[in-house]
Order: sequence, then C-alpha cells, then structure tokens
Amino acid sequence: MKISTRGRYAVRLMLDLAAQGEGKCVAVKEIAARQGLSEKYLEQIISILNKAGYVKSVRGAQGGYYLTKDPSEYTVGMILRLTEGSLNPVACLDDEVNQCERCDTCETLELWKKLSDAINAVVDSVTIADLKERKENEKK
Amino acid sequence: MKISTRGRYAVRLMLDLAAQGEGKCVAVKEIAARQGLSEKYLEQIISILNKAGYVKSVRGAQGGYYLTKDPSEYTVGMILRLTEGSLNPVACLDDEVNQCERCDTCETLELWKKLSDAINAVVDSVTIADLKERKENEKK
DNA sequence: TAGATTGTATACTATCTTTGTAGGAAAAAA
DNA sequence: TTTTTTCCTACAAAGATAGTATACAATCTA
Repeated sequence: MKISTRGRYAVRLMLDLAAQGEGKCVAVKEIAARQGLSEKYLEQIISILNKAGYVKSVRGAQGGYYLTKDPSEYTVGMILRLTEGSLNPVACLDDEVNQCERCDTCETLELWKKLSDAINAVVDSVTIADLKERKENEKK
Repeated sequence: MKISTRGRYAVRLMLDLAAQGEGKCVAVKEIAARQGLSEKYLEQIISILNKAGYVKSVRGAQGGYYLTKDPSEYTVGMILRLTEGSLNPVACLDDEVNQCERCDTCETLELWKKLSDAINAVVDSVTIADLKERKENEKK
C-alpha cells in the first residue's frame, strides 16, 4: 500500500513546473537537478504527463516542458491515477462492471469501496496550486 | 496502491473463523476448502496471526485455530497492518521520527499524512464483527 | 504403541513490479 | 553545422508477490 516513486516524482515534477511560473518552459535537466532526481527517469515520467496533455513539450535547444493549465486545475488524484494507475485498494474495483466471480457474495467488497472512496476523496481535494501555496508560505 | 492477497486473505480467514462460531477450533484445511484458497499459503498467513496472538493454535488431530477474542475486538486495520505492514502511503511515515532528509522542506508530506489518516480511519472503523453481521444479513 | 491428523518451520521458485540506466534518433535553436 | 533538448526503446538489478514443496513435531484415536 505504498505510492511508488513514479507517482511521487510526478507530483513533485508538476509542482516544480508550477513553481517556475506560469507557462515558462523548463528543461527536464533543470528539474532533475533541482529535485535531486534521475534525469532519465524523470524523462519517462514526464512523457506520461505529456501524452495525457497535462504538460506540453518544446523540442530543441531552449526547449522543455510547461503546464497547459492553471495549477489549481490539476488535482493530485489526476496525476497519481495517471502515473500509478488506479488508486483502488483491490483490482476488482478497477473495472466499470465488477468482474470478480465472488463479487455478489463478497463480504469485504463494501469495505474496499469505502476505503477507495476515502483515498480518492483526499487526493482529489488537493491541487498543485494548494501545494504551491504551502511551499510559498514556508519561505516566509 | 493495492492491498496484497496476504492482507485480503487474512481478513477472510479471520471472518471465516468468526463465522464458525465462538472459540470453535477450525483446521486450515477446512478454511482453505471453504474459501477456495491454497492451504499451504493460508498456513503461512495464519501463522503470522498466531504469532501476534490474534488466533490460538491446537496441534494434532482435531486441532486447528480459534479466535482469542470477540470478533468485535478485531479491526480490519489491525489485521492489515499486521499482515501487510503499515498502511502509510509513503515510507517516511513508518518511523516514529521522520528520517527523510527532505522532511523539513517537503511540500507533499502533509498531503501524505492526510491520506494516511483517511486510510487508517476507514480500516480502523470496521471490525470482523461488522463484516460477519453483513454476511448474516445477506443470507436472509 | 501405531498411524492418522494437524500445526511448524524453512527453503525454494516463477513471475511481476519497481526503479532506474543506457544509447541513440529526431527536432529545433544558435 | 553544432549544440541542446525531447523522444523512443531496450535492458537490467533488486525486491515483492504468490505461492509450492518437504520434512518435522505434536496430539488424538484405535
């Protein structure tokens, strides 16, 4: 029940982009240096965010990535579900229609649903803008 | 962010024991057959519960395991934390004192704490007795 | 006492996931 | 044309997951 580095780095990456200012183009190299993370690994992660349209890329020298929307429009949940996959505690909740054969008589299903709801409620209530604000308040 | 089979089976195992009646001695073989799970694998899982004192074992013919307490005294959280390890979404929350070097400036720590609290609140609010009740209501 | 039943302990293994590394191609700017 | 940067894919070490397998110890019953 851990969030993997992929998801955690993705959040830090988005937060880093947001902190550099609206629409500013930032190279992965810079982010990696600032966050102390592997450049090549971040490339893979940001490419997921790019394909989903959460960031846009600019190739070539002076290129990089920038946010396509306002930081307040990205919830942590969006980013985690994209990079980690679903945040459901059990696989059978991932499908639209529960495929588990025990599903009709499963005594624990409701429990997992409750847990899933609680998890998603938290991550969907926090945006990148919220995290950015916290960061800026800290500096003072 | 999935609960592994170890934790899920442990909950089903405890629920099965509870369903067989107070203090009744039940063999792993029976539970495995009833739940459709591997006998040997369940043995490993129940041995964790045994070492923690959640169940007691009786060796030899007619032996098995039985619950040491009333089903209402086992929360799902207790069982999952024992078999899965901590339910914290990030490792740095597992230690009494946060060992992470970024911990003082980490902008996401509070988010993970909130998530951790939400997860633990759910699993600690549900007991084996609650699940048992649900099971019995279903039969009607 | 012998044999069946049941738990105890430990080793082994196949598969998958995680967490990256590595190398090079393509695009764009200087 | 050189440099910078993204883009793409392959590879791999380490660890976790989900069991199997084997042998042994304790207890009950005939």
